[in-house]
Order: sequence, then structure tokens, then C-alpha cells
Amino acid sequence: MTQQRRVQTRRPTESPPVPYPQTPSRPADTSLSPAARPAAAPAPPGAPESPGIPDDAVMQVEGVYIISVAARILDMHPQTLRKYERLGLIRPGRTLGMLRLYSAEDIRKLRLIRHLADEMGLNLAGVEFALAAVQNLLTMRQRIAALLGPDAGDTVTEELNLLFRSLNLPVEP
Amino acid sequence: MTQQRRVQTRRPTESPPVPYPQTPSRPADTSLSPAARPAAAPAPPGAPESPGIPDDAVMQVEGVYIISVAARILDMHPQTLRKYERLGLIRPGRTLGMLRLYSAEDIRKLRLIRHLADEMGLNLAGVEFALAAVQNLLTMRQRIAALLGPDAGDTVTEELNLLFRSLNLPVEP
DNA sequence: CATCCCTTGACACAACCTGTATCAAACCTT
DNA sequence: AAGGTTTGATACAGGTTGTGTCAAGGGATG
Repeated sequence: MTQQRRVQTRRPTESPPVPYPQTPSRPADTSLSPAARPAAAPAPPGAPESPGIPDDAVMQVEGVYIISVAARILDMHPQTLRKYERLGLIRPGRTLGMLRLYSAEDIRKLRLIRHLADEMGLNLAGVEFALAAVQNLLTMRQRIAALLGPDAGDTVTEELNLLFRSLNLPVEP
Repeated sequence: MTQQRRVQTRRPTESPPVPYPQTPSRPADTSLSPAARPAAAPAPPGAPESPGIPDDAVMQVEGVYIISVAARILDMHPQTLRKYERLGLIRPGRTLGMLRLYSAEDIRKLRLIRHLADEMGLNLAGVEFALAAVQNLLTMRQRIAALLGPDAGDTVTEELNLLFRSLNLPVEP
């Protein structure tokens, strides 16, 4: 009675075939070309407003770090960040010379990944699933608020906050 | 620069500290004592109405299987089912002699676990997380329907169906 | 131009996870 | 009572994952 499972050698990465109706997730394209700073000092997040940017593009440069700085901030190995990108978990911007640039949003996402993997013990397939679930839940909240008005939206928001808390997910609304 | 992660030897199982306000999840207690049938033939799911039960307890015995039969139905190894129970993923009933009894609900849950693990590549910590998420989402749907009336409830149900579909989760409402 | 530091991509490895196999003891049904 | 099955525990092979290491290349500064 040798019942074999494990049919296809565990193919963890599989693009979600049915993408939940997404609002344009990322602001646009995080690949800002300038501000590459390979210096050892961790680039200060306090507004380093480059004078060359026209002031109608206010896009709030919260902080952009190359991989070594991002790794130090997160206390993670640079190779780990690279592997996460290869698997599609994150998509940092690139400088003109193809250096990776991690935005504050990327840092936040990496912190969530770290929590899912280290604290909760998920493997990377599980992390991918959880990230998609979180993203879709946040999108769903917006859609429901738009469909039912802000009144119901607040109720749903409250319920979703409860849900996130119950799942140990540090996601700020 | 040896940045060590992996702080605490990966402790995957960790009871959820904040249980989402649950409706009495399981009907009551699946541990029906009778109907143990260790015979080799797969116990027929067609209503085996035991004559000793008073007919006001209609509790719809959909089918109850011992571990060997459940394993054959699911095409999974009995040891796998036992391990899942040790980890708290399932909680089959027990007969008077401590034999495991798998209800149709347990079979459904095991199919979902199999999908999460084999098809999607989640490890058991991820399976635990996903099961909790599904359970909490279904509960949330009920709570929202109760809070906002059936009108908003239908909208939320529709959105949740979309969400489940986008996450590849075979969950029937 | 030279130098230095950093990044990139690839490969390799140790530790861990997971499903399965195996065993003795106990149990249930015929 | 006999036979087959379940139970709990332990052990193991294969896959996964984070990390280490290497050569090659790029950018900034002197």
C-alpha cells in the first residue's frame, strides 16, 4: 500500500491565474534613477529633496536604499533580498546602472515577509500566498467602500482590522 | 558581515493569540461513538441510520470513516493524517476505543489541506495560516451580513467569492 | 587613469522540514 | 482465541531555504 503523493516535485511559484480586480497597486514605477548612494553610511530618511525635481511632482521620496543599506536596516542578508526578488516576492526599483533601489514601501513589505517567514514559520510559497491575500483584502475593502458607501465601508474596515489582528498580521490601514 | 537570522529554530506551530470572534465553529462535537467500521470495504455514505437514535436528533450523519478508509478516499497516507492531527490541523472524532473517526467535514478540510500543500506548495505552518484565514473570512462574512443586513451581506459575499477564486481556494459557500 | 568599494550572478552547503516506512503493543470484530 | 487493524513512537530520504563564497564588472573619487 505505497500511496504516493507529491506528484510534481513541489512547484511553489505559480502565477495566480485569476488576479483579483486590482487598483493600480504600486504608485507607478519605483525605479527612480538618481540618488544612488553606495556609501557605507545609511542614507538618512529625512527629506533629501533633490533640487532638480520640479515641485509639481511631489511624489514624496520617503527614502531609497541600495541593497547593502536595505539589508542592514532590515538585518537580513543581501542574498536573501536577491532571492526574494528572483521569486517575485518584491520588485525593487533599479538605478541606471541596474543597482537595486529599495523604497520605504519595499522595506515595509520586507518586514512583513520577515514576520511571515521567521515568526510564523511560513515557507516562501506561503509568504507569496499571504502577501496576495493581504493585498486582495485591502483592495476588497476599497471596493466594498466604493460599492456600499463610507458607512458600510467603516464597518468592513473594522472587521478587517479584527481579522488582521487575529492572523497576527502587522498591517497598518 | 555575518548577519544571522533564524532566531528561534523555526517554531511553526503557535496558537493564535487573538481568536477572531467565532461562531460555534463545529456543529458540536464530531466524536460520535458508534459506527466504527474497520472493514476493508469503504463504508457507504448512503444513510446508515442507526435505529437507536431518537429521530428528533436529525444531525445528518453524512458519513464517518476510520483512518484507513479516509486515507484511501483521500489518496493520502494514514501517517500523514495522524501527523496533521498531532499538529492541530484537524481534529477527527474518536470512537469509544479511541479510533479516529473522520467526518465528511473533516474529509473536506483535508482536501483543502492537500490542495494547499501539494498544489500550492505551502508548508504546514502556511496551511495552518491559510485555514485560519479561510475560517475567519467565512465568519467575517456572517458577521457583516448580521451587522449590515442581507443587502450588504450579498455584496460582501460576492466580493469574498471573488477573493477566494483569486487565491485558488476551492471553498464552497 | 588607478584604486577601492560595492553589486551582480552563479554555485554550493548545512540545517531544517515533510512525507513515508517500520516496529511493538493494544484494540476490535469474526 | 485468531486475525487483522490502529496507535504511538522513532527513523530516514528527499526537498527546501538561508547563507557563504567566488569571479567579473561598475561607479565614484583622487
